[in-house]
Amino acid sequence: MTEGGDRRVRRTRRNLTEALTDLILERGYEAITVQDILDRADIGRSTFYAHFRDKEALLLSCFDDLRDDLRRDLDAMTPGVEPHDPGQPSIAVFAHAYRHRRVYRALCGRHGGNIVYGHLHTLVAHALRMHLAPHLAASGSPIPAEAMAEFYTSGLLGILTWWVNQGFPHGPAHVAQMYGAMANPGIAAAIGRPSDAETRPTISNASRH
Amino acid sequence: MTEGGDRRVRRTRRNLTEALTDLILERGYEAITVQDILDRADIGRSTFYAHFRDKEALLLSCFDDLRDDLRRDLDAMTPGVEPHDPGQPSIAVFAHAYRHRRVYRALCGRHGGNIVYGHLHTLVAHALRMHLAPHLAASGSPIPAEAMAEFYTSGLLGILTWWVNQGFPHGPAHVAQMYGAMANPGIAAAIGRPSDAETRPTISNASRH
DNA sequence: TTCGTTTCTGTACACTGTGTTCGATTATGT
DNA sequence: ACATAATCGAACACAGTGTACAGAAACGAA
Repeated sequence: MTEGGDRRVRRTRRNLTEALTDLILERGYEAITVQDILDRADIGRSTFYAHFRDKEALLLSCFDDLRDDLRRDLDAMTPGVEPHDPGQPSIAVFAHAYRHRRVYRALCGRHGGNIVYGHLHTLVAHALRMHLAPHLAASGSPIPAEAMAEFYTSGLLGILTWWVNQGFPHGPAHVAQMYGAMANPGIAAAIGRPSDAETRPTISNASRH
Repeated sequence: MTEGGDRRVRRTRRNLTEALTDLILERGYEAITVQDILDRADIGRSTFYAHFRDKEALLLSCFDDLRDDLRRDLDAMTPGVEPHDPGQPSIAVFAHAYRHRRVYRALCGRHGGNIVYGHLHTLVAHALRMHLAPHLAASGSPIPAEAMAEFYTSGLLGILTWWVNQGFPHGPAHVAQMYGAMANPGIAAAIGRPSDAETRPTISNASRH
């Protein structure tokens, strides 16, 4: 048994996802038509609809494997809530993006449309809420947990898309450090703990290029 | 002279923009068809295209007046750079949103699509950059100004959409205070100035409802 | 290799929505 | 009251979507 069933199916799906990501980088998601994908992938119309309900279903399937990966990474660090860094999930996100640069460039860059962005947002917000909740409960912060999660999630994804659109000019650890420098002081203040963002040494140069 | 020219034109544009915002709140921007707008506004097809190139042009025209307003507010505070609060533009944004609750609910809520969001983002990012630049230049912060502007803009808009989607549960000053509590410590750390977010008294209750 | 099964292909079709055109009609400002 | 300008409505060409089906091709297993 060759993994994953029929070879034709694998070929079809691979060609389609590659065609889609290519086209997104060239023209942006919104401007792409199903026929464009078909032509680029050299796949028949009826074949496409045998696999995916529409363009968006294909897009999400491109993101599905990645999403599972990321969710695993995030869940892995949730149980043992690290008390010293409630913003820790950010590292997982940046590392994940760096590991899959090409797809992120297509799905989360300025061309990617907002569908994938929305899913990422949900995922990250949930993880952040998990990490912040225990600290917030103890501190009696006046800021609603929802609002905090929203703020730090948006900031994280803002930095992420900036990083992606710049073409990953730094290593993931460096970007995570930047994020931490901006986010941690506020988090520390909210949960009544002194920020350690400044007591730590500036990060060693983990960037490439 | 009655302000703004022909009464028919005013009627048409008013009906169209009202129909659009109504429909956005009901079904979301993406799901709306030009025909839907026409039916709701009771306007002929050719009339619509005499005024707007397409659905998106109408959407932007809904936001245009607001945008000019907001830009004026933001520019008004840029010249006399207030050294004590580089995050000051946030107040203008929240106040502006509160003043135009209904439109913001349609354009910046979860139903509004990302077009308006993108324009808002550009506007706010620019204002924040202006306010941060002088402080950053002096402090020699290792974080690129672009990245900082991106982070705090995303965070601000994140809080804004959260606030909008909740139905404006607090007054604008209260939300601005929440934003400041999360953003200011990080900004203060970056520009080498102690945060004053905690030395200030907790804001007086400016919320309604 | 053969054979039954699954997938792919190409074409055709119905359908929805877009944006334009144009002559007839109606409202507007003066 | 009148010239002007805006609206209407119906028709049209067009692009893209999603479905159906019958024949060809590729597949995996024996």
